[in-house]
Amino acid sequence: MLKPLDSLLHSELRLAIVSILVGVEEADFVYIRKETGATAGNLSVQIDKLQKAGYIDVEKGFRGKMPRTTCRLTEVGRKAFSEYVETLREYIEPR
Amino acid sequence: MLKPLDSLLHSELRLAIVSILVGVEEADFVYIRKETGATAGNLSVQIDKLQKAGYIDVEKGFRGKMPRTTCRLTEVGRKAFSEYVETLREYIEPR
DNA sequence: ATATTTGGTTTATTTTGTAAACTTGTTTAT
DNA sequence: ATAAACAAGTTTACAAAATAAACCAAATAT
Repeated sequence: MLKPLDSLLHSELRLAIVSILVGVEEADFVYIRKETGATAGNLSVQIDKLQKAGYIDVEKGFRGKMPRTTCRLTEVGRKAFSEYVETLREYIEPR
Repeated sequence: MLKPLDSLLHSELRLAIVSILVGVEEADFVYIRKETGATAGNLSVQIDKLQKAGYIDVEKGFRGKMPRTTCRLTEVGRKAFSEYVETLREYIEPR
């Protein structure tokens, strides 16, 4: 019986967000938006879900006078991601 | 910019179904059900979607007197799966 | 004969994803 | 100085998807 996948991570946009964050100390809303091609609304919602799950930390500040939302992966998120990847391999690697 | 994932395959159950089928000539409804732990209703619906997309062939016959639904991956499905996996690697492999 | 099990399908509900519309404030043009 | 356009998000309403409950037909067990 196949192990279930973490459904929070098994979503194209949320996976993309986390995938960006694993490789970098932090990334802001605008950058993630450009990198993923997501609409602002969708991105906002999905960032929220990741935050509420404790997978990412979200910090609201300013760059000059403009608002700026910075995200970074938490340890919980990092672990969840690596477990997700491990489980996923059972699905995509030849058996 | 990350490539989009084939949304038909990016579904836990459908991915599990195809994942089973890549490794084997054919598999029947009951076997897939046991292997995935899915409910019969859900499995029926998802098999339908994969068939309508041309990813799998579905053959209805009998084993003795009992109905038997056999699935096998088509070439289209095999190709879609391998492309999906390739794209997915961009998400889950360190960059 | 009838109750239960097998192998599914259909339909209704819930959950999820997504984009359009809105908010708040800033910069630029007039 | 005022208006128009832009930036960075958030909220909300809608569409799509997943899931399970209810159902059906035939076979087997009691």
